Amino acid sequence: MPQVDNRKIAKMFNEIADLLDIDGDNPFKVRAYRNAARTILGYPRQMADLVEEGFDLTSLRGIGKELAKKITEIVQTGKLAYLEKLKKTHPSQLEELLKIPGLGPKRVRLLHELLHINSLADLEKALKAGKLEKVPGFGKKLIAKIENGIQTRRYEAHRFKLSEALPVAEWIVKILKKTKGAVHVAIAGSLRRKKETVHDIDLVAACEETSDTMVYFLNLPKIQKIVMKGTTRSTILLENGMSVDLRVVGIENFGATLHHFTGSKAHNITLRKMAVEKGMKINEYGIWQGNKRIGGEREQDIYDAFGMQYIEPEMRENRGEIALAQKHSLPNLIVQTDIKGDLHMHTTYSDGLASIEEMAQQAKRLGYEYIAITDHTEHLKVAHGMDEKRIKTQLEEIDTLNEKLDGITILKSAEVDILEDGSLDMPQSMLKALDLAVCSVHTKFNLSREKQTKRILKAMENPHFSILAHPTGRLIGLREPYAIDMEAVMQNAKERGCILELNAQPDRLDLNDIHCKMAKEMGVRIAVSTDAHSLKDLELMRYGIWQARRGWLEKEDVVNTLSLSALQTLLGAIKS
DNA sequence: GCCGTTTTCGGCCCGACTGTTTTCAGTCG
Repeated sequence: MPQVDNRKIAKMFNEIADLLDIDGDNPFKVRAYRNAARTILGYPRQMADLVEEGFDLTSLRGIGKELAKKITEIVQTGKLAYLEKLKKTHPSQLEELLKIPGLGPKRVRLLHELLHINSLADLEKALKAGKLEKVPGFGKKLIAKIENGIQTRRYEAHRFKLSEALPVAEWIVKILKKTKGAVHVAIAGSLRRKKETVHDIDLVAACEETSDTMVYFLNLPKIQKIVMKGTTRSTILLENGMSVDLRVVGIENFGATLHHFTGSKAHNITLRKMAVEKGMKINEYGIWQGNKRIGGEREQDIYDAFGMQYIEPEMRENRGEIALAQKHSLPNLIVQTDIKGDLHMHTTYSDGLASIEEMAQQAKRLGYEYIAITDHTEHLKVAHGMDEKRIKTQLEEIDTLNEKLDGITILKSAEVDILEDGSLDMPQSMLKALDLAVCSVHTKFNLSREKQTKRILKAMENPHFSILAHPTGRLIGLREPYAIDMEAVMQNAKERGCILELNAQPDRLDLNDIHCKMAKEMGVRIAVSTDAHSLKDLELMRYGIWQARRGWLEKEDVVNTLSLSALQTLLGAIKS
């Protein structure tokens, strides 16, 4: 039986929340479903496995007796009677309307009751017929907003990759920093938390009263349209489709505002609840004890008020970081300068753009001690995979370069294809000549979960297997991860001593944050690698580091923070 | 529907902006 994955359960809960919301049901009940969906999405293990083990689901945050029962039902039957019932009494596409800007549950319900609008198509018809004008509360501007939202397909929630949004945000920050009266300008939101994709750009500026920061913001080049305009808060839509929010506050409020708009929402809500329990209040302007303001100029003030450690933005996802901060036992997150080498890169021997020597020189400039050259093996024809003869030539070239170059060591490796039957695309004799083998799946993504898992476990049996590269094969926004039992893979990796890769390519970031955290908890080591195909690509390491931090990884969890000799000892131990 | 070191009942984060209104509900983040 195909396993129900966490995303499906979360989706069903969100669907229930939408329908109850439109019904005007208890808003806190609605929230309970949404909270549970978030908890499930952020949980490292599969609900299906937990149910099978008889794990007590009510121990999870936001999951009580009722929702535990529903999760169990979904896992065991693939369906949920309660949702089926809701769907029967509600038109199927009603919740789609919630995505249109300007339409929330109340207005969708009104449209449904008064005009019998049940779908996007119905709504468009009613718009054309001029029926919306008769609905109370629907004025000219609101109708225009809805029309525009439909036309520009704003209801399709587009997300941008971190690597797309960050340069744009940095460009705007640079401009706004030069405006009169701007003291601080900072990136906030999910972009500051370095989420792999973001849906908009959030900026916070601390300004003197006479500043013209907001004016400059509203007159930036490449604006498609001003969505919202206020003295403290405005939203613009750029020509490239990115939505940018700016909040302007006084200097004394900067920390509180930055914290508020950095989120995550779940993290903030938890802190605010704690505040209420202590007779305090947190909002975007500061932190209060009764009526007395006790801080807010610095972000740290908020954590200080609870006697907590400062929590890095990447960790603010309400995944247990608050409890750790209270106990002063947060992980000491990895930083980029901890990295001593890069263990996955390509050269002109396969599909890379630079020579081995050029890559080595560039790595040296980046301050690395070592790199591993990992060109593709023969089976991957599209990437000019190397045959045995060319591998031998490459190994000789590496020997020569290692004699010639100072300050950087080149490790012999390859990105070895894991074939469908779990064998490695390289003879044992050749594998033996390598310092490490970076192994990965490039074909047959559609195998069943059982077969795909078995394939990888089989590959790991090979004593020369060192690192599993891009372990789920996903391409963000383009290709779903292949089906795999990650727990089984990690358990096996731990027993064998194998390493899992966190591929730093911004469209891969594979492992994801949740899997990184899971690896850490299971005691599996990670290699953060760029998979560089050019000199420039070697600088992608920062994306990998951010993702690692989102997965709570410390220096000790990541193998390419080791010195060359320590790494070599470790690699040797994997083989034996 | 969840949650509890005052509570198993009665709470549940907080504020800005918009549009359509004569003081506020709805949406949004």
